[in-house]
Amino acid sequence: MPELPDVEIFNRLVLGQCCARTIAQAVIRDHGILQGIPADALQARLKGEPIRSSARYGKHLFILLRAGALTMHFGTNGSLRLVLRDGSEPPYTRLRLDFDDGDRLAYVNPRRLGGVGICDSVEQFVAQLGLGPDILDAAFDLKAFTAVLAASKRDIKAVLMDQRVMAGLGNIYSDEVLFQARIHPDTAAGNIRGESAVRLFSAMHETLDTAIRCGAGAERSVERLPKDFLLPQRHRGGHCPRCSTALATAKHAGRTSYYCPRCQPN
DNA sequence: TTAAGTGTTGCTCT
DNA sequence: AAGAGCAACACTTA
Repeated sequence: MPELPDVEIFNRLVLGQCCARTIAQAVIRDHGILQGIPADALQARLKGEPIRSSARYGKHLFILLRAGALTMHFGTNGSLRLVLRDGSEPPYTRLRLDFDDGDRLAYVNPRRLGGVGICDSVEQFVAQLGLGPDILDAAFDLKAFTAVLAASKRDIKAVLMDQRVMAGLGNIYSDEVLFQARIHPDTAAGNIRGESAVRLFSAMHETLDTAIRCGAGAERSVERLPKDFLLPQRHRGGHCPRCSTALATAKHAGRTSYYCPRCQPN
């Protein structure tokens, strides 16, 4: 679930609630989520460290420290929760940052896909993983987008989800974007040109902006989404929010795609 | 009851 | 050498 909009909400939580707070101690509840750093080293690295800022790149979150950053990836159903002094720790908390004022930041990850680590800088981390441009980065403009499409013969669904091509979309939001742009997931990326490329580019931005504005990933955020969003109907037996046609499913890059066979003609 | 499905990434294999 | 396939995980549904 945590794709670009969800991670952006976590980013804003840290920016708004955690900046300038100091980590009294880091409690590692599950060593299995540590990526490339031993538990004692991470604890030592975070102890007494003030949180300077926060940043997001694609689906990755960076909690910026005095030097370097704590990196977080949320896998399929991870989240970030601020727990007040007297609050109780959420289930499946894998890492907890205890601030010196008693509040705590909980990295929750039931399925334990994804994890946390330390990096020197966002740029270094992005280069190391070979991530493509963040989709909301202004530098990734229509021209860059159409160039990427033209260079690929794969189906558009696989291209939108490929983090090395562009970073931020997963299975759910790539379905949403294609639905909004009325493009069939099977369409060869290289065949999307001109007006339909513009439509796809716009849908990508509008869908992500709208999801962020509705508080993606947060409690009951689905209820706040516009009526024409596919997401709430994106399940077996779901219907198109526009024309009520039964949604179709197919496999792309090994993942299940949901689409409207009527609104998204092949 | 067992088996498949879900979601993302990284590895292996072709 | 791009891209398919699977393993990793925990939990739910058929």
